[in-house]
Amino acid sequence: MRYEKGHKEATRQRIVETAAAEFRRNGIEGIGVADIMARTGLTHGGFYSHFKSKEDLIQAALEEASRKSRMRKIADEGGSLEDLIRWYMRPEHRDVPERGCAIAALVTEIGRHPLATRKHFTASVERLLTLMEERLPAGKRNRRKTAMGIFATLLGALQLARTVSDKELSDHLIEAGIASALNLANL
Amino acid sequence: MRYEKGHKEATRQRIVETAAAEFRRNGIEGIGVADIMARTGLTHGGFYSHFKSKEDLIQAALEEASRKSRMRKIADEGGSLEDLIRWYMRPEHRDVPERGCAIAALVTEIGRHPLATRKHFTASVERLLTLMEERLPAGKRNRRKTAMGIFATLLGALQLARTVSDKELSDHLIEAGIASALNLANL
DNA sequence: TGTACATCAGTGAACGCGCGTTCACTGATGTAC
DNA sequence: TGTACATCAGTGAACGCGCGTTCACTGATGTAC
Repeated sequence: MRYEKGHKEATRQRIVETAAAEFRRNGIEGIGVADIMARTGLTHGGFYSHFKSKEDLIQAALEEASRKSRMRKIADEGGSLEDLIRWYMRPEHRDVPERGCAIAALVTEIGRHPLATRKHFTASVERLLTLMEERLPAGKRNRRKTAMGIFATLLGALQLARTVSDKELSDHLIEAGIASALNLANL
Repeated sequence: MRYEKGHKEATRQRIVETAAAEFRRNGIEGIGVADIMARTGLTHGGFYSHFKSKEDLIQAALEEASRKSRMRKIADEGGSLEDLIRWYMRPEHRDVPERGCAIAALVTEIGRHPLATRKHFTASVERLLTLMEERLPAGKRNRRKTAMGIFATLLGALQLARTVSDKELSDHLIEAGIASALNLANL
């Protein structure tokens, strides 16, 4: 064969990585299959030998983003809940969505996608909630619901901070997100 | 003239109302100008005698949704902060976005729109924050930031509850949203 | 009072464009003999 | 060793479709005389 073994798998992986970034930056409707292929250094015709449809790619990109998520990495390296909160609420996370939380970038849009896609999304929400729940202070009760409240706060604050046109308000939303999340966690 | 005075203004208003509902239900990209006109009982050709562009309609719809917002109505009728929180976190609000909070339905999408549109959005965020801030318990400090934290929590919880594929998780997110928001407000 | 014309909200065909998807093809390399 | 053929990742033209926008037109009514 003219390509070394595993070549196709590697190409597929590169497409998924491009897609995971572009979807977060532009929204799913905001970036086309042909553009994703071009940014991967390919032409669009080959797309369908890797994926059944754009929807199929969305699901793969959702898993990719969850698997490579910065939150998971911080947690794996022994980070505390406060580390997770502070990473989530960094101005850089607001300003560079393409490497950030896919849940925040895509919630609304995924809500209008087929059940299969929403299931992938849900799995990644559950994993993130578990990460936070495990890092709650020892005495805390209602642990899962507390984790939900904290994550909702982070997500809402990040989204508002991203969209608001006033820089000062945006910074205040980030500060408010940190303070509220820490407050809910009793930190 | 063949139409009574104010007829055109009334038609424009009907288009804006249709748009405000359809944008919240389907997303801005999810509904076209022709569809909005059809649902208003008109044909698409007349659209541009009412609006400069779809973007122009988006801005009008954003103002319409803010002006007629249920939150504002509850507040005007003497509702407490807890009333606002409990209305926002009702399962009906999760299930019927077209009459609900436009901020929650459109944050992400508006983030990719022109500055002028983001300014309309921001104004409506500020108005809502003021509503909540004014209703915080008397002794509360950092009132604006507390309002931001509460609203972020409500918004994040609503969005997650809408998108998640698991009914039970969705209900728990709503409960967590209420508990966390009340907690942040010291209620 | 009756006729000709002006007005203008709304109509519907047409435009250029970008999208997701399909498909016949290419061309570098491996395999068979 | 050399030639003919098979493989298959990637190419690029083409498809049908829906979108935002434009524009010449319609037709009911008001106004001028």
